[in-house]
Amino acid sequence: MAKIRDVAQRAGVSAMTVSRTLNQPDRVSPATRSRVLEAIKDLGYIPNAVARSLTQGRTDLIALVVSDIQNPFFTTVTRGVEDVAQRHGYTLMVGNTDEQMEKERQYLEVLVSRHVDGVILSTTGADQVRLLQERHIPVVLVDRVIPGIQADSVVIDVYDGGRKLMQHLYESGYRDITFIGGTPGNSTVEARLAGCLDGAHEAGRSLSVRLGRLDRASGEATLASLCDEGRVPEAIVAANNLVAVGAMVEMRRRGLRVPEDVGLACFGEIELASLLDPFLTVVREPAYDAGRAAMELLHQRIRGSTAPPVQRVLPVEVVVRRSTRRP
Amino acid sequence: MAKIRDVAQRAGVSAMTVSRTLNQPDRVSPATRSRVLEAIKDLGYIPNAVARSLTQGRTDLIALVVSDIQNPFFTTVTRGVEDVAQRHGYTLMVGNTDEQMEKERQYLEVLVSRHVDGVILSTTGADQVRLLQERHIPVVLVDRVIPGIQADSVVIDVYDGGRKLMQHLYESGYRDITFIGGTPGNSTVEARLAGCLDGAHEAGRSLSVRLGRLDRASGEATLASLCDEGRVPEAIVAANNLVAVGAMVEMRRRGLRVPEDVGLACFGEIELASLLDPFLTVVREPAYDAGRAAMELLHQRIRGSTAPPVQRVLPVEVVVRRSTRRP
DNA sequence: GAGGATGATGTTACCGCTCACAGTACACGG
DNA sequence: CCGTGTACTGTGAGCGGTAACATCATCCTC
Repeated sequence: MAKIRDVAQRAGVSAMTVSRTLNQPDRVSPATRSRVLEAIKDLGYIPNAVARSLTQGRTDLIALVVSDIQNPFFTTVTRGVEDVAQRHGYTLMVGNTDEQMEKERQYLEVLVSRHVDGVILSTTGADQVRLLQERHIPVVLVDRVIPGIQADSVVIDVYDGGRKLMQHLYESGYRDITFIGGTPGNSTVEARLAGCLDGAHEAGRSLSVRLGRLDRASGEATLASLCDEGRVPEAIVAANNLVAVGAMVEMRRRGLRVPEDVGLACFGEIELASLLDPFLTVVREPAYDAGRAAMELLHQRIRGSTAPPVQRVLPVEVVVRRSTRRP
Repeated sequence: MAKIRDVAQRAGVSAMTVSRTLNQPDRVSPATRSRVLEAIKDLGYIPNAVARSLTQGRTDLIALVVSDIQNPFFTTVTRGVEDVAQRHGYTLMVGNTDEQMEKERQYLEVLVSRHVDGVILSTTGADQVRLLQERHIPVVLVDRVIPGIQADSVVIDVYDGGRKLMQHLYESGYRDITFIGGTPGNSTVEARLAGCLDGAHEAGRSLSVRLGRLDRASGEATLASLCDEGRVPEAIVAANNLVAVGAMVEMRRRGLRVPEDVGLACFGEIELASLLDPFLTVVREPAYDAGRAAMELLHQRIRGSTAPPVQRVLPVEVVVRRSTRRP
């Protein structure tokens, strides 16, 4: 493995000149430069980024921390982040926390020790984020914000989405509606719910709410209990796509049809499913753009921006499909 | 940012003793050890992994390189890889290549310079892989293999899947079948096709083939041309899920119904879609297990295994659903 | 009680690169 | 001809750890 001194020796210069050739080419005479470049090529020299990081104090590494990259929303966010990261010369690391504080804490500690240049987070743990901020590691929050934490963030206007979705449901003739799933204390869940509640309020109606978690199992469980209690509503709004899928699975299991027996809508698109069969009415969230925006904000910070924290709010769109077509 | 010498000073010992306390605790007397640990806690010291990497020659960093992490197959692979990576103390980096050789080459060069401990690849470029191997960076191939490259690999028995899928189609009464999409030269595409061709052969039938790429657009385009030429078959086998989705989109656009007018099946599950509505017949590939297995193999290599390259073959399952229910 | 093993800790150098500073050579103005 | 730029290149130190070796009590053993 050729190192910089090998190149230097072969080119008959000092290591510093090789370094300059790579990092500040115009501070090296053309003749020397080409000699050095040739030596680099001959030896197949690739600079050691680890060593460079040690002196420069930066790693060009950024991390994305989400609950579960398999959640299509985060998959798409990831793609947005990676595209922009790559363009700016960063390498992206990813970690799943599965909503477990401890996993999150550990992971963030690893990121500190690795001296990542910045972190994009979608989590709930305020303490963990402080760990990063105390170490002056730029942080951008995406999708969720954390009370008491000052940081750039990219959120999605799910409140608006909730209102509009409710409007749509009322216009379609649904009256008895239940909101299911979602963790209390999660900012985006709260905004979704608030939007729905306000939508109901504006229509002079009440909304039934049954929180849970944000995974498929929660959707199944909630629907099972609704059925068991004989409280199946006319329409269901699921806190996210996984919950909706869970609800759907349980309904199918019990012979309930959508939309014939129950209307169903949720927050978050399910990309391929919606293409395969545009069935489910959703509040479409611009996940890719959120990822891009988050990475751009992070880049600004890493470059040293000291502007006050920015909150970027991305608009949503209610996509009406068959699942809320009242029979 | 506290460094090891700060801790040492505070604990009244040398830096080396602090290092030992962390890495080989039993070589330090209990009294000193607890003094050091306290100093660490007081200062909130977190070791600098960059510096450690420089001396130890390892980074505990591994990378996953795929064409597109948004492809549900790779998303799931990623999750499998990350779970195992985290368990073994590695941090995972991900990169998308979009099937572009140049992007792939660049990314792998970055990985070399970052001195990652290992790489899991699903790509086609032999030269790029050699770059890694020359540098003695362990490589595991997943899903695709590359002719002429000796490396551990995890593949999926899509040949078998192809045969079984064809059997199912024939049993269902389909006769005129077209295989669409997929890049020539891609090992897994070739195996899929080979399986289908052999399945056709065994049934004494012919299979029409129209290759393309592995993305949605390719599915749309291929279907469009089939329609325009008036060669819409009785059933379509798509090389992967994206192609199938593209085909579906185009068929819907043209008023063709599945399965009433055309049967449709593909390789690769579309997780949430299949739960939302179990519609599409697929050859289910164990993506999560593939990711796990790949990471385990990589871990072995990183630990120094010099066993000959292993090829792990994972079985598939044909999941029959409505899209191939002949009217 | 001398010689040697053992355990705890310290010293030094180095991983590969770059920063700050230090030459060196040549050009130009007065 | 000297002083002062300007352009290029080199030297030495250090980033924050750790390997290898050195040191120094302490404790046996005979």
